[in-house]
Amino acid sequence: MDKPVLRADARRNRAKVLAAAEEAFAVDGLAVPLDEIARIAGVGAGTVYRHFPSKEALFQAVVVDRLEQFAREARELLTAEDPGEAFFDFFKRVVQQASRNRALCDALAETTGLGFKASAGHDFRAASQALLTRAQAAGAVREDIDGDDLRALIAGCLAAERYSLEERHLVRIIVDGLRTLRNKT
Amino acid sequence: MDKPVLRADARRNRAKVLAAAEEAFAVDGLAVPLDEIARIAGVGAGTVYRHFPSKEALFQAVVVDRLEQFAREARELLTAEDPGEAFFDFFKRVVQQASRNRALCDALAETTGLGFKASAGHDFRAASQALLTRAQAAGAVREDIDGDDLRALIAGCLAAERYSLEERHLVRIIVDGLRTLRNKT
DNA sequence: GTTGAATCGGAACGCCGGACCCGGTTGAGG
DNA sequence: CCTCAACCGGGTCCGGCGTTCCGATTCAAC
Repeated sequence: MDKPVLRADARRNRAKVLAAAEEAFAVDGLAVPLDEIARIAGVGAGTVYRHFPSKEALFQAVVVDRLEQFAREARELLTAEDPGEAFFDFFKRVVQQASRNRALCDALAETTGLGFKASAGHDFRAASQALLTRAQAAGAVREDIDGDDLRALIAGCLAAERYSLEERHLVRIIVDGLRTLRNKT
Repeated sequence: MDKPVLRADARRNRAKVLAAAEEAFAVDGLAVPLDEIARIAGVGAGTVYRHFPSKEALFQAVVVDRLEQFAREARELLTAEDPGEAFFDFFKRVVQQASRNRALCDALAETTGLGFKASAGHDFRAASQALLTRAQAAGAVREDIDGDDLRALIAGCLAAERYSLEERHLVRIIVDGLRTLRNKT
């Protein structure tokens, strides 16, 4: 909120910490020690705490950034011609990105995390909901699904993908379950 | 392996520890402290370690027991008339049971756990595989699925169910994705 | 009943990781 | 160039948890 003009080196270090955190969290999720993040950033642990009040706050900063990125993509897809295709594109893209990013898996898996994502990732919720509603109106997606179900299914896809060794096979099954009958291939 | 006739109180305490562990793990998964398990069992922590070399070993003992129970149910279902119905019954039953049991969720979610389940839960693998193959031969389940995919989808269902607040809604979607086209309802 | 060995219980240890603090350093304005 | 406030770094504290150890206790054989 208050930005009392950060000093130049402070801005630089803050960026380095964010970059290091994004990388480390993507590989190991919340399990990575904070010291490790500081080491990657070439910075002391104290510096991390100067910029982020806790490890959790840093984690949220990284995750929220990704969620907002997804929200932007979703808003762009809202103008696509085929609502069904747009929706399924979005679904697959989110799963693919998140499966490469342990941090997002952890964030989605934690039911306690629902709270913070409800406020910080509000854009993500709204945009994906719009995409879903549009696809349903076009008859491409079954009607008995809402935004919460959608996010739960994304989490389910991530768990399934992580458990299996092969790549992107199970998403198709779940996607097929989402289609309306006349769209089944 | 070697059973040098356990003393009576030792047998009793071992049973109490197992019962307490099953209860505690079911609620909190691997996160529960070992002291808590000992407390529930009305026993000291040292007693737990007399019977199980490590917390992990105790956890496996509980999980393997459940997996063997599932394997028995699967073998019974192999004699049912409708192969498709039998398979989906099994699938739903496993998901329902496991969703009430955090321990099984953790065990399935841990990719590192693949190792021990591959040996200890061998029966579970074999029985569910047989059920799947039979359902596929009867044309009830799509062909591009194997036993590994099946277990990954179970893990996915569990993640999705845990994430959502409502009960047993998402399983239907994933099950629908598993069906062959001519069986879609 | 006696004996001694197995078992019990919980106190103590060691490790690990998150949070904090203070002495040294650096950067930006005068 | 000088100054001082802000920032940096890593050493330290603290709590939690898995594991181990040992004196007290209990079982069961004789």
